Amino acid sequence: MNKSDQFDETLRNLAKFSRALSHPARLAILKYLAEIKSCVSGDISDFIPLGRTTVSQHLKELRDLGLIKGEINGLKISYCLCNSKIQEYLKTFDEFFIEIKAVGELC
Amino acid sequence: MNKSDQFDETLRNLAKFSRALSHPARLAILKYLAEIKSCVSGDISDFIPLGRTTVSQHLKELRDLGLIKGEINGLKISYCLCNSKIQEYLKTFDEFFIEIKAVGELC
DNA sequence: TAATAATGTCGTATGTTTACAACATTAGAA
DNA sequence: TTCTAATGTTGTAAACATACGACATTATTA
Repeated sequence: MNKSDQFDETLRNLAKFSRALSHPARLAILKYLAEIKSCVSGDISDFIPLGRTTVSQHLKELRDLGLIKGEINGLKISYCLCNSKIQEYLKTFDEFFIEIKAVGELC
Repeated sequence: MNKSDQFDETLRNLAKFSRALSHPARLAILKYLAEIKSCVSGDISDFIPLGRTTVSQHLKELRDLGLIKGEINGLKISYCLCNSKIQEYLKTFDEFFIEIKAVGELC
């Protein structure tokens, strides 16, 4: 199928960002990283009420989009938010909604 | 499964909003409605490069979340953005990202 | 070097989403 | 009342996402 390619780059990009945010576990991970600043994979698995491997997959999805980064630290891996990438996505998001909000109340 | 229930209301709510935005067709619909102000279902189907029924489903998803509203107008249905609902979701979104952004550059 | 520990990747069952044809409904026109 | 048009709903195949056990990889310790 992959009809998604028919839509322009900006919309596809924004959809990708939104999809990353479309699971509460991934939002919880981002929030946790924001509070704890940087922390190891195992601490995240302990905090999130899901299995370790499931959390690992969610981390991978966030990593693939560049929203978080992992730094190998001996045997452990410390994750942290990649704020520049987050800001970049938020900019696209804001620009999209500026147009939407400009419409004013209709309903 | 439905492990999602284990996460708090705010995160589930934000995930729902993000999911609605996670398909380029739905973003294109919102954008189109913002430009055209209010328009009939058929015009939307013509504009979006997908089948009429597929567009109808995407409209339903946006409607279910309250992001758009349809007004029956004779034989046609005019859709428009529900800006108050959009603002409501954006507020949740902004509050979430204020915490994230407060972290500063880490990578 | 073997044992252990922290983490990632693969396989896969189950659930959800997407796309769309076929059918249903409803309003206006003939 | 029958025909046509605009739209919604249902069914379903194919694609994708989720959850997690089993296995792989890599670093440290004994």
